[in-house]
Amino acid sequence: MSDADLLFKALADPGRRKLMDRLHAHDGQTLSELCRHLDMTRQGVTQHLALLEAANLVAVRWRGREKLHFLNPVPLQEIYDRWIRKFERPRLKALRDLKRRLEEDGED
Amino acid sequence: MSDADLLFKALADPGRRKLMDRLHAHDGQTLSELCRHLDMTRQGVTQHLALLEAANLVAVRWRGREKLHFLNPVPLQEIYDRWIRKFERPRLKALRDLKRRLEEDGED
DNA sequence: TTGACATGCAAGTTTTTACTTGCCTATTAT
DNA sequence: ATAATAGGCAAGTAAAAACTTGCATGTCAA
Repeated sequence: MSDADLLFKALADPGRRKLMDRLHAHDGQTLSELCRHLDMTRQGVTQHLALLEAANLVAVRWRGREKLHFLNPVPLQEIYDRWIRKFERPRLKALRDLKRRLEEDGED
Repeated sequence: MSDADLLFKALADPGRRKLMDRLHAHDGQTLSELCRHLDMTRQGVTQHLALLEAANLVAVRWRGREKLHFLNPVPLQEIYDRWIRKFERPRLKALRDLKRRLEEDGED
């Protein structure tokens, strides 16, 4: 599975995006801490975190029996480069173009 | 379903991302044109396009019996604002921080 | 006006993904 | 030592996504 596949798959789930937000609010939380505010079982959270780790969006470090989770923003930048900047045309012009082409009566 | 859900869901599939690329290479293609180079049935492509439309990433215009498809890059910008810029810390610093925190022995 | 073309619609199947449950291990604190 | 805590692993279930098939409709061209 490609990096992009893992990345988009990881981001596809609202629960996982919520985890990203929680880590953004407070980086380095343990599994239990993350569970506390989320409405899923610990296993659910574990499995979601595993996908975020697979996408390299989250890195972990063990401290005794605790697993600390850290955000890694780098892969997001890769999405930007490959999937957002690429499609970004001068915005106002793009909108005008789109509107015009949608409204054409087929006379082209 | 929220906009973000629709958007990430639309982008989660490699086939749909490939469609985006094809439209980026040549905007305004018909369904049949898009099918020609993709290894799926027409129905498959139709269904993928429907999700891209639901996410507002693709807009359509009918010309007689043909359905023309146009990219709309605006929603991608929203992903950037909400999910990429937000997580973007000064890059080198972020990497240094992450590395340091992962390598700590727990003495903190 | 008839045949070929472009697409839609609907239902069924297969594959993936998300979630749950139960039990196991290691670490910490008393 | 032993309780409580933090987490792992595996197998099952449930829900959602992706893909297929068959038939129907509207449009164009000869």
